[in-house]
Amino acid sequence: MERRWEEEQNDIGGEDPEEEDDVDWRMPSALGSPSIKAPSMLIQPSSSIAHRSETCLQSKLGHSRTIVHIDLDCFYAQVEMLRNPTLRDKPLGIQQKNIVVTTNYVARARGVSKLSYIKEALIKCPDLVLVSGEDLTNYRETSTKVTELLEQFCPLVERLGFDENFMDVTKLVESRLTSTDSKKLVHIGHSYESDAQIATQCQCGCRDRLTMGSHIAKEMRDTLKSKLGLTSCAGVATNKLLAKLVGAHHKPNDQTVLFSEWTDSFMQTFTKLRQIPGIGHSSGKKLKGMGIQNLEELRPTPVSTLADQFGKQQAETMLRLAHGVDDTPVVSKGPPQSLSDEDSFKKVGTLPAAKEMMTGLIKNLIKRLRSDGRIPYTMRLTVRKYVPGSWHRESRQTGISPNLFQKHDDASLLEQLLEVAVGLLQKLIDTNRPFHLTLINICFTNLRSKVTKGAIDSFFSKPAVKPKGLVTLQSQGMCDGKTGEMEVHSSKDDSIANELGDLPAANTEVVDKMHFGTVSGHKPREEERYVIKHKQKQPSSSGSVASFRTSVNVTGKVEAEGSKSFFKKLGSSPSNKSKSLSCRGELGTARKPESVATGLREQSSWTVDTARDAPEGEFDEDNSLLLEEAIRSSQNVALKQPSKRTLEESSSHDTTECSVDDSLAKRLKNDSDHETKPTTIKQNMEEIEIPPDIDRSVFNVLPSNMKEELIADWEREKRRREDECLLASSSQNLPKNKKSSSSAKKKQLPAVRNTITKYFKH
DNA sequence: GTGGATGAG
DNA sequence: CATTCTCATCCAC
Repeated sequence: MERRWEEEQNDIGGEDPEEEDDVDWRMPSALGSPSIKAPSMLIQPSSSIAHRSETCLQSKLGHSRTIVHIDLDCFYAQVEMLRNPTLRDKPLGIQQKNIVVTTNYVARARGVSKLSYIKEALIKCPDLVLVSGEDLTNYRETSTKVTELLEQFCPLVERLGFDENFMDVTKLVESRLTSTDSKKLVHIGHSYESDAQIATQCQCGCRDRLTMGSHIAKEMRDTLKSKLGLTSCAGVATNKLLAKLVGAHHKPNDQTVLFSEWTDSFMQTFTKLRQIPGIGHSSGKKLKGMGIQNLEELRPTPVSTLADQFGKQQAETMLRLAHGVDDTPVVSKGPPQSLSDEDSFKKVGTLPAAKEMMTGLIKNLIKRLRSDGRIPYTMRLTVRKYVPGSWHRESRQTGISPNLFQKHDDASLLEQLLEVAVGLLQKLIDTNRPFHLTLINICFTNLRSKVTKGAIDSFFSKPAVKPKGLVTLQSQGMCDGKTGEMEVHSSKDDSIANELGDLPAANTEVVDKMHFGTVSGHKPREEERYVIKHKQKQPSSSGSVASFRTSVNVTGKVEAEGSKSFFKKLGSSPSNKSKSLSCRGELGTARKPESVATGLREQSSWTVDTARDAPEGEFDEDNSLLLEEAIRSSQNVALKQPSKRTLEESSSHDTTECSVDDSLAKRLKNDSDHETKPTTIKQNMEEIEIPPDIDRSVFNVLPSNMKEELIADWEREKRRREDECLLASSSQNLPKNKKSSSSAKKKQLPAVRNTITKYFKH
């Protein structure tokens, strides 16, 4: 199955006699506005195109949403021009190996196209300036800042790659329209129009919403420019597909809105299969194999014809997209689910060479993991074997013990991870015989926070089970239909422990049994408890207790600065904005910028990072104190200035004369100077809706930022459930067949990945 | 959970 | 066509 732009979730739910009602009463809340009419009213009695008559090709949301898509202009090139402004008026290419992956607009004017070979690029433009872009650190960090900035406008931000973001600004638009005379409102930027069609304006109200959306998009772009120095393009439309497509109409540094009456003529301007996001190489080939050469031929194709080759869901998705119909929601994806690093090369043919490569990759990944704050539970090694004409990749993965990250310093961590990597390599190739690799990728996945959600939950849910010397953890009971029991004796049973053979004794041990159970989607989630006992081992420096304490501290810190802030759902209060913004910006400078301009991977000696260790001191055995500390620190650290040490470190390592981070830090610092109000929180706690299993009295005494986070979490979960219901009910409208009931059973919506579960899930 | 296929920028 | 260096989702196993 291919990746689809539009996720099919219509098969959720099955027969339900009340579904007709559901549509009516659920819609307003799902749309976030009681004032917006039900979608059936919003669907235009549009120019009836015969082949659109299939009901599955019609939008259920009509024009109710307002979506903004923002695309950074030639992103890598922009980042490099910020680092080195003298590049601005020169033709610039960003190089990865022997390829120019992107170019600035000066180079484009000279005919250098994206993804061209260096050789060809230099023939077209001999004075092309090439900057290595193999190290993505700067791009990744700048990309994160962009998403964070946009999250301050609206909570629903979805990343697509490093340089694109979708925003659902429906609510923002609505609140602004209530306090604006929309008659005088004129859109900002371009609007798509066609001479080929005379369209009568849609009367559902979308025109005002989209117009307001264009103003919001302009503010967003202006903010990206003033705070980060980045120019961008925006598209404004009623769905993600249209917003993305229309935004490309005026490049660079401009924006376009698509008013709904132009949708059909706009879509007809796209003729090539690959112009539709979601139809990739493979689907394109498959379609052509069926005799469907272009979109004009695809659009009138019956679903049933495509379903034979692609399956019903994908067939419907493809057709809908081809018609400009896309009801998929904007979904905040949170922190990345995997961190990977890779390098390609002419040849690696010996074990020592492979080890050296992998060492470099792992070093970088350890740094990224440390700054992320989460720890990975699995590691994957991917290689590309040299086969002329083939770029096939193969991978092997294995679980790794989280203890590695908690107990060991980075030097021994590297050592052990390398051993694991070598083990995986030997599963892929016989390292005793000659081999020829052209690429190695190492990927850490299954990233989990050091402090579990369960630990936090148990802190304030009733009954609070906190036996002395024990930490209570909970597992969320969302399982895949299997029922079983698993007894875990100690982390020695982890697969990594077996790989390594000689792990030191585990410092944790699961006393109770974990058991998995089936949980119906509609019933309250069951929570199974198990208990982990922390053994007291070494009384001195590197004991398990000390390392546990360290992990708590690190987690608290990361909550304030790292990936966590990135994904944190921010309220719209200005004080909240400035707090997180300034904090992140400043702390962001604490990380050493990689030397991208030189094109060298970091070669400087690698130091063991022990500075994060907790201060020495006496330690109370009662781990509940640690939890309290963790919660407190998440508040205190949030307001903390970056330490002198980290700032000095960053400036002394910074070799470029104009680093992005520095200029960003200054801009962001200004912002914080203006606004230093504390985080606001709803005064009347009684009004806040909290889940039934939460003890309000315990909730009330939590630090305000923790409360906020939990509230955001619950709201998000609620929204998610509403989406589920919506999708479930909307599937009612689809033609029924045997598939819909069977896939309703097997297809679960992805578990809610909201702030808290991301932060604390174990 | 694992590993490949596919697709996004 | 992929080429680079990521990241994500889906699915058979």
